[in-house]
Amino acid sequence: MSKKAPIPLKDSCVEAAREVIAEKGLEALSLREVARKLGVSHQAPYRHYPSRDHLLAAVMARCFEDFRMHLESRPTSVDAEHDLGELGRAYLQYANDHPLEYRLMFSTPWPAPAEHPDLVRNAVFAFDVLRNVLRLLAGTMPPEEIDQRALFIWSCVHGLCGIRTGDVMQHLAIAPSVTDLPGEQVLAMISLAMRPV
Amino acid sequence: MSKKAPIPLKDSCVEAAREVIAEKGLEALSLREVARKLGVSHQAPYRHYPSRDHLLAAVMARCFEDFRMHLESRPTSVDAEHDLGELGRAYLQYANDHPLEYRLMFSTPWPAPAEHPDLVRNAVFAFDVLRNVLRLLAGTMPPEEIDQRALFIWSCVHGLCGIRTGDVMQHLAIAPSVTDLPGEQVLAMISLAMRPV
DNA sequence: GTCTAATGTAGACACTGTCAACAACGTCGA
DNA sequence: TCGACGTTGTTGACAGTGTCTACATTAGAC
Repeated sequence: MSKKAPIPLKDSCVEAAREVIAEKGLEALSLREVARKLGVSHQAPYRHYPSRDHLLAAVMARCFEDFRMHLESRPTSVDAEHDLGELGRAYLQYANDHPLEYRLMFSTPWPAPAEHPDLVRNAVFAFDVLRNVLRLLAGTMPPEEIDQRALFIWSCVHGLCGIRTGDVMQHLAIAPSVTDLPGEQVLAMISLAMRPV
Repeated sequence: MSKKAPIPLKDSCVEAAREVIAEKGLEALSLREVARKLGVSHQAPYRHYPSRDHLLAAVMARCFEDFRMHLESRPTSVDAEHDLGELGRAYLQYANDHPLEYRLMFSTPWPAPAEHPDLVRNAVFAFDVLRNVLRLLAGTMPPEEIDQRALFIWSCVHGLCGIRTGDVMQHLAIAPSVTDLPGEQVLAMISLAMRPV
């Protein structure tokens, strides 16, 4: 028990904020609610985060970190093409298991990002996971073309996740069997599109 | 000049709300701001919309209506496959020209949708545009399979739009030439995937 | 010990959504 | 004509929020 670490308030705030978002939605996130949850005065969090947006940025940065770690912990494979498929599956699974976090990262207006380098950095790190796989898969390919393929693949997978985690989907009267299906279909099509190098 | 229509406040509110969102973002949308913009008391909008969420739902419903009209005004084509391509182009163009509206429709938490049938109805109408094209393209195909294909196509196109209109994109240090490219690529791949009926 | 910086507290302000009471207004039946 | 009535808009109030300022506490360095 290191005496020096009673979980600093700065970290507790991020955790509490995630709970508030999970329980009552992003709209209901307020510094005062976080303070109440932690049993401190309404100004205590303000000492560590200059504004609500800074706390939100910290939460989002944490999400990107978790997301990257989840992607990197996918089943390993030496075959680059197969590895790309595993990456896609890991991506789909994360969005399915953590819809709130997914929405936060990709469907929420970023809070004045120039002031939050951590957020930007962690987001780039997550995207780099895909870049690295493609670099192995494509061998000697100009970086620009790698990014182009990455963007294409990301688009296809993100589209499905964005629709699934969004609100529109719930009200289109589409059968659940239909909803669940296209995951593997999208992945198969991506690997098809990557073939003719 | 019909004496009876000095633009009812109810409609003006939606228009003013769209302006506020365009100028200051969704977060800054408030009934009071709308009232100020229209030069009425802070409670006047409240007479027409029981809550801020109801006004927001009206704005979103209007967006879906505009979106559907834009899709339906695409260049006509008798060839169903070519028509699907035109639909995709129209979709991409709308998201490109109206990123705020696109975000509002597909990346914003819906305000208690059960209470806003207009919103749901207009969203379904927009999705029906795609359904109808596929119905023509696919001939006699069970509705479930049509929805499955619609979801697949929508995923691919929406993914690109969602990424383009999102905030993540702006900070990944990707060359603009790369960003602009995959539009036609995605469409080509969709038509490829639709081929082997 | 004392000085200092970090950390947390208390109070105030403007802003917001929302509720309740009230005023202006046209409409319609007597 | 007139008065009851529903519609629309106004005014005032309340709690909740972000944020500013001033103050208290506390731990560590000298």
